[in-house]
Amino acid sequence: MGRGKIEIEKIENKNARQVTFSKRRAGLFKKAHELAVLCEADVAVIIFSCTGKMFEFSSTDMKTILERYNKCLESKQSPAVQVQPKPENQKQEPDENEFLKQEIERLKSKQRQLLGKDLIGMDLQELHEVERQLQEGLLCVKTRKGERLMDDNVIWRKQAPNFKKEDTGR
Amino acid sequence: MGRGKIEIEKIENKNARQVTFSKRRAGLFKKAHELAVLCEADVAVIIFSCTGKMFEFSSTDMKTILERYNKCLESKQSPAVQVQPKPENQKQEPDENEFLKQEIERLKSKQRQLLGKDLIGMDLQELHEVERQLQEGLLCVKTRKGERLMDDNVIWRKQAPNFKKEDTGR
DNA sequence: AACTATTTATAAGA
DNA sequence: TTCTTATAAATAGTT
Repeated sequence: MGRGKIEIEKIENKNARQVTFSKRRAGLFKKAHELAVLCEADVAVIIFSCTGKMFEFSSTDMKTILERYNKCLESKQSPAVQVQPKPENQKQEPDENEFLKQEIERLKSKQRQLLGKDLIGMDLQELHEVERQLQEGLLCVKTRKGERLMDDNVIWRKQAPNFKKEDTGR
Repeated sequence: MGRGKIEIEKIENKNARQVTFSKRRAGLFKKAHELAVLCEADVAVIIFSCTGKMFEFSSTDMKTILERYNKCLESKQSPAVQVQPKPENQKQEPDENEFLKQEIERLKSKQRQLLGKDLIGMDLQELHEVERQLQEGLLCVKTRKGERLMDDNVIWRKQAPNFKKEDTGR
């Protein structure tokens, strides 16, 4: 959501990372607060920045929420020794899994698009963006191939004057 | 963000509240995850719905984050909340979770390669394969773009003059 | 569960 | 850093 689209991966530029951290931390706390009010939920958020600084939000007393969290864990601890065939459909805590599965679907979908599949639903602008990404990726790969060849070549010059190049990159 | 603006106050309609809770909970977890990845932060979110059901997200082990939280509090002279170790068997399949995370890493790694990043470790043959995939993807996308343009055009020709085009691809 | 019209969050720029 | 603004993303109401 911004002037450009970004990939969800570590922001290498330290300054940009700090700015984004501040903005998104505020956004996350706001969303947490809204969820708490709209749905009468108890919400707690704890964040440690990569510099080790701590930030927290809680819709009610943090201590109370964490104690409740612990009680929840304890209550789930009881059937510890029992052998469960497979409590698959027991909705004990499917949510992180659920989230991970969604994330996997997102990634797979994106990958299919990059491989030129499942393009049917996309509009012209989206197609254009994928095309741009592919062009960019292709350029990077070709560049890297060149570097790689050059490295090999340096080794070759040092070691074997008549080494045959396998790949000239068409 | 929706068809209409809403006030941030308790949603009285129980059904609507439940739907909003589910949607926004997913949104909050996604945002938490993005913040963690983008900024290398440790993020933990705990939610209790108004029906008492517990949901949690943590970018790394929840226990670790909560212990770190307590250490932070201690250093501020505040009374700490004891954190119970998370029972191993709490999740029906801790292995599945681990597996899903690995799967996500695999997909992300592949995607970075397709976008032309993290190519350093790859040998010439691997680079060549990625290049081939990108070329193929690119061809598909270009073809699809052509089709898309043609479709729009055909519809227009056939349906004019009374057909109203709804979507021209932005 | 999907689908969009809108609102909201935010990335990049000033 | 704070403000602005174009754009991406979330989501409220609808089907």
